[in-house]
This record gives sequence, C-alpha cells and structure tokens, in this order.
Amino acid sequence: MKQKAPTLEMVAAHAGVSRATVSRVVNGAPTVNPEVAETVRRSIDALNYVPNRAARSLASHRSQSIALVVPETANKVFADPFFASVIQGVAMELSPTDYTLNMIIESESQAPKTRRYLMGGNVDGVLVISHHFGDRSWEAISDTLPVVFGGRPLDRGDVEHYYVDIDNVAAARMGVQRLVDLGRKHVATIAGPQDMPPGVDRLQGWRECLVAAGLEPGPAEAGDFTSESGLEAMERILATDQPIDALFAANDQMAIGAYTALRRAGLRVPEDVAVVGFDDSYFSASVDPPLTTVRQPLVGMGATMARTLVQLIEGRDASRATILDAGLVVRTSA
Amino acid sequence: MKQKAPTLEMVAAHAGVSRATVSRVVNGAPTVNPEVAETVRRSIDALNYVPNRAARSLASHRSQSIALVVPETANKVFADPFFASVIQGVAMELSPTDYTLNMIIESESQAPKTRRYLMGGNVDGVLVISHHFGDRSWEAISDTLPVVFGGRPLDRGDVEHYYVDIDNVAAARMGVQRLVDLGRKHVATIAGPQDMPPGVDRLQGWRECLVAAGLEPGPAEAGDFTSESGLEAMERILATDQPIDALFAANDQMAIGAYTALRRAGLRVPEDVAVVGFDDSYFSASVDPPLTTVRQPLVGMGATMARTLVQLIEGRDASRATILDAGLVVRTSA
DNA sequence: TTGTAAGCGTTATCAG
DNA sequence: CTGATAACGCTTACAA
Repeated sequence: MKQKAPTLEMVAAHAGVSRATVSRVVNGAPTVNPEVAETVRRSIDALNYVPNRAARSLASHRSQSIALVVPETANKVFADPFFASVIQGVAMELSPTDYTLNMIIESESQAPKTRRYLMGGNVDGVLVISHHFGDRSWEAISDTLPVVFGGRPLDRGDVEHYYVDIDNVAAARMGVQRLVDLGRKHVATIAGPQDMPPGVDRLQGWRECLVAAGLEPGPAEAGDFTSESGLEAMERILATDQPIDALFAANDQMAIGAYTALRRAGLRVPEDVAVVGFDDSYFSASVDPPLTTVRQPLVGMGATMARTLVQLIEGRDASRATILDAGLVVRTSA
Repeated sequence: MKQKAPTLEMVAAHAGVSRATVSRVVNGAPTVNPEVAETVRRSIDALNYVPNRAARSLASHRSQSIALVVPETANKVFADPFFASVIQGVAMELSPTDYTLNMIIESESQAPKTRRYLMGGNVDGVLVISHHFGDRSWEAISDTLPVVFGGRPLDRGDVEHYYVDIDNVAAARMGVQRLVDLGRKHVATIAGPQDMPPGVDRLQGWRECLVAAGLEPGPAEAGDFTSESGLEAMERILATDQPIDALFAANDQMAIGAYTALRRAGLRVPEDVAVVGFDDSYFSASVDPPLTTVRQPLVGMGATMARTLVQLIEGRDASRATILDAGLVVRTSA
C-alpha cells in the first residue's frame, strides 16, 4: 500500500517538460510561460506531488528550518506561562510559512552538542528564549547564523544582539502608578531574581515610580517567579511589621502566592492590600479576586521574534531591538 | 568569517581513509577496526565535523525527524497545562536522541497542507495530541507512517491506533472515592465536554463510584475545561438548590473556577464543600486552599509517546495502548 | 575490514 | 523562456 512519493522527475514526465521547469514552477520563478506553468501545476495536483525537503535543502544550502532553543531549567519550562506563550506565538507565526519549527530543549549537559548542531548548517536561524545571562556562547553562533532573543540579553561584549522585549522599567512604573493613583501610601514589592533583567528592571520601575510620587518605597523581597516563592516573600514582608497597603509583584504567579499569605494573615485584597501583578498570565482573570496586572504581549513577542528572524534569514534587515507595548489590565485586586 | 562546515570528505582526507569508513564510524557500524575508528574520531573532533542532516536523509530515506501535531483550537493550546506538559515530555525525551522535534500547530484551514507535508516523506513518524475525535484523516497517514496519539482516539473504524493514556474512568473513581471516604453524601460534579473521551469517562467514573457506594449522584454540569466554565457550572449547580457537600471537577482549572463561585456563595472549602480536581496542574498546589486532585503523569505521557514512536520507527514493536497510572494527591481541599 | 561508485531528489549554472 | 548537466554531502550495495 505504501505508495512511493512522486518526484520532481515524475511530474516533469507527466507534464512533458524538464525537471528544471517544474522546479521553477514549484518555486514560483517569474520566468515561466503561464500556460506551461498551468500544465505543470495540474500535473503536480494529479500526482499529489510534495517537494522533498532533504533534497531541496541539500541542493539549495538552505534548511528552511528554524531552531527554537529553550533552557531545560528544571521542568519548569512549560510551567512558566512566559515560555509557553512565547513558544505558542512562534509556532503560530511560523505555521503558515515554509519554515519548520525545530524545538530544542537544551539541558546544560549537552549544550555543546546543541551548539554544533546549530552551526552544522542544520538550521537557517535560531530563536533563543532564555532567562539566563552572561552566556557568551551565543556570540559565536551569532557570527554564523541569525539569532533572535526573547527578552533583552545581558549586554556584555561587543556583539549587539537582536531581541524583542518590553520596557520592563516603564511597565513596572505603570503598574505601581495604579497603586499610587488609588491613594495607597505604603507599597511593598515582591521582586524577581536579581540576576536577570526582568527582575532588576521591574524592581527599579517600582522604586522610580514611588520616588517620583514622593513616597517612601516599602519593603522589598525577592522571589524566583514561582508562586511558592511569592507566598514566602509575602510572609517575610508581613513579618517586618511595616505598614503595608499595597503590593506590586514582579509576576502573576508570585502575586497569587502572596494572595494566600495575605489571606492567612487575615488581610483582604484589595481593601487592606491592593495587589498588582505582572504578565497577565491566563489564570490571572480567574483567581479570586481577579488580578489587576501589567500585561505583557507574550504571544505577540513570540510572533515578533519569529518574524524578525525570518526577515534576517531572507536578507531583509530588521531592527536590533523591538520593544513591544505593555499595558495595564485593571481587574479587582487594585 | 563565515567558515564553511567541514564535510565527510574532508574528515576522510584528514584521517587518511575513505568516506565510507568515516560514514561507518559516524553511524557506529560494528565493522570498523577500532584503531581506525579512533583515528577517524580524532579527525572528527579536530575538524569539528557535524553531519549534514539533509544529505544524510536524502541518502538514507530517513528524515530523523518527528512531527508533533497540535490542534490550534483557539489560542488555548498552551494555556491548557495538558498540552504544555505533554509537549514538554516529548521534547525532553527526544532531546538526547538523534530525532528532531518538528512542532506543527495545525489550524483547521490548512489541515490538508499538513497532511501532505507529513506524507511527503518529510518526517519519520507523527505524534498527535488532540482532544478532537471522529477525525478519520489520520487513518490514511497511519497507513504510511507510524502515528502515536496522546489520549485515546475515538475508536471508530477498523484501524487500531497506538496511543498512551490513563484509565480516566478508574482515575475519576479514585478521586470521587476520596470524597466518599470523607463521609460526604452529596457529591456534585463539573464534567468535561461530553464529546471527548476524558469528559465522558470522568463523568462515568464519578457516577460509578457513587453508585458503588450506595449514594445518589448529585447534580452534574458540564464545562469546557476552562476555569470560567467551571465558575459558571458551579453557579448552575448551586442554583439547583440541591444539598451539596462535595464536588468532583473533571480538571483543575474548572475546580479553581468553582472555588470562586463557592466563595461568593459564602461556602467554605473544604468545610462546607470538599473539592477534588483532576490533572495536578502545576498551580494546584498553590491555590487556596491547596487542591486535592487526581494526578495525571502528563510529562510522562509525552515521554512515553515519544518513546513508543521511536520504537515503531526503528522497527521494534510496541503495544497499541499504553495506560499510565494516575494517582491521588491529597492536599487540603478534600 | 575497507574502498569504489552509484545514487538520493533538488537547485543552479549555462547554453540554446 | 526552457533544457542539459553538474553539483549538494551522505549512505550503501558491491567489490576487493
């Protein structure tokens, strides 16, 4: 039953032309007589021909495939809505193109293998989603292939990377401003890890906004973006016994962790403590009370990364940094 | 700067052997003199050689790549922990192998294109994660390529598919049994969509368990696995004014939706209504109160799917159905 | 155990 | 505008 796939040659025979012509039609070359092209197209349909990628890339030196590298980092890769949503955006953007998405989960141990695979001409470009920084191994690859990062990479070194991100400082300011506008005077924050840009930038935005409003920054504790760490950080903040009437969390997961700590402490949201999160994760509308949060266009970021990379691959130029807009989503918690 | 990748031929020259020999070493053929093999390996390292996939698959008629097809179904693909976790399992399992993961988001509109791509010899096997059923288009593909499903496909037709799943009926019974053991007498359920196996099976398990315990099944309302639908279903259940002291939700997202409805109705969890969810999604431990739930080994399911497919591809045989164990995770809500 | 040589299905370079 | 014909980098009988 297993029918062998028809080849270009068979189509050529069927249409009574040369393989070269069929190839031209398949690739939409402009220099083909319309009538001939039509005949060829009919033969293609008749035989249900599908080009063979392997042969095509061997001959053209293009793989038509794009690698998406994500760090294995425990098994939290997908637990983090950040990754999941960005990946979704990439996949959807690429879906209608001729590029194939090659997902690579990079465990620390086999990073070298990955690097060689990428440089071995097996992909046309690389998308890197990472919260890691100071990883200079990408510089060599950037030298060989177009690489686009999700989230601003640490700018050490002379290489300017391509990346798409939001302005985390400004976005955080926007979230904190909501709290200030509500008349809150004692705004605490649960910051993200201080060894990665989003963590640092959002903390900075919080501080800047408060200072600009003439308020004294409240207590700040850092978490690792998991809800457990949010719960713990909130407990530490409460333990300081400083007056608190508002909280800005560097992501939604930590915000819901804080919800639990607040509830246990007998504090109501938003009456006693108004809470603003960050990300607008898909669950933030369905927690109780619905979380007011700074929206990050994650799926859009993924799509933009993919679009940028394709541009680079196809020789068109693209801007080094694409900064997408963040926005405030007001719900009930603040 | 862009250094051309070294070819097999260059390695052969460097090592002073024929290309065939290098090929044998690369592919781990047993018929190679150990010393020669060692020399070749050294040359490979020295030149930093990486085989070219395109050439390799063109010559061997194997693509060494596996397609992972997920339905686009709105943009909820990744919002659903089910997909995210299964995909993660697949990716991690494949990561150390020579197979490449080819993610395809299939939008209804271009299903035909996808099908032709798959049948055009571009992949060695297909993994399908779908909640859809009655889709017979896979039967033709199963005829050409090994296909493994995530979740039992609807068994219409004469083709027996390969799939990995859990026993949803038994798993649901296990969750409801917890409620029964707690002495609850009025167990309601929020079921999943009734046009897909998990939805139907979990509802059946709920009923079976209750009947076996000599209890009258409480009210049942169906949702669509989103937390919003869970909230609404819970409201409908409460509106029936039937006495309720326990709830079994067909997934965790609907369970947390129900939390909100219960809280609004002034009901406490678990004191007034004990709640058991399903999936053990990554957020279920961090909601308040922590959710008791039926754990589904999602990442393991993904890994198993990948492993099964590779076995099939490599000619070893595998069992048609692999049923993984589910378990009860007891937290605070029940 | 190793080498020779014939493909694998396209693209690309030239003539025509 | 179209058709030969040589690559592309590797695998794989078949010989040696």
